[in-house]
Amino acid sequence: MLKIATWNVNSLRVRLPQLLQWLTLQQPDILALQETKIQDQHFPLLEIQAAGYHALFSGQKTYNGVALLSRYPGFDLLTDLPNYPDEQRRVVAATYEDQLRIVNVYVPNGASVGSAKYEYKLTWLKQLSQYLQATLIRYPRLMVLGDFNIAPTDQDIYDPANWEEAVLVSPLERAALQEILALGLHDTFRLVDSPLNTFSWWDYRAAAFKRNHGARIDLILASTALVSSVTSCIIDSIPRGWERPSDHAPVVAGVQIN
DNA sequence: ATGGCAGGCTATGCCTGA
Repeated sequence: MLKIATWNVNSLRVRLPQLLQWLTLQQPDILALQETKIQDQHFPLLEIQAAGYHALFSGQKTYNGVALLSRYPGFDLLTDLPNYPDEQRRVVAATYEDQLRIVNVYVPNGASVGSAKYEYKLTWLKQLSQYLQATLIRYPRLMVLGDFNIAPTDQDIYDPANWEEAVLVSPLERAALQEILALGLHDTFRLVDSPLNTFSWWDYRAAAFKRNHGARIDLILASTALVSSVTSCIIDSIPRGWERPSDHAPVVAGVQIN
């Protein structure tokens, strides 16, 4: 059984103690991190290695930044979407044992519908879709996970009426996600028994976590070849209640690979 | 209707996040 996880840590520098604590508790085999906000030369590699993990990362100062932690080394590192030059560090992919390809994404937030950042989000998703289409041919065993900044359906946000047409739920970004799913990728949370009102992000403001005013925007997608191997997908909301938490909770999928 | 909290920067308010 492999435990494949994703967590937007909102600053790896600040969240390193919580990350090390969570690694001890959950012992994931592969963990995708987003919003590390740290340049590669400052990545806390020694602390991660001391915890028993390999690391691949693509960071930048202040914003964005992604990393893959793993029990076993990863190969064939990719840190850019092909034919899409972008200074923003939002993707890191690698191959692990049994030809399992892992793509970690930090999808742009989109600011507000119609803004330049929203257009960037849609363009980025289109580029991601093209890349994943090609990747699925080469790697039938594919998992795509990370902060998608999209709540797939109205079930995935606490108050759909209040969010109508806004970023995270707007029709165009949901359509872009559906296009990715239509390639043959499946939201693992919906492959298993999925309780209502389960979210992965809660605003820091207005006691949103306490009131469970959240959204499920952190996803773990599995390719069709892996669907029958997915045994669980849970959102571990406990670290969201720790001291000085990230605003996102980790998501963990169990995959039975023979 | 608005703003609220948190992180990072070279800042001591402003930008970004979602």
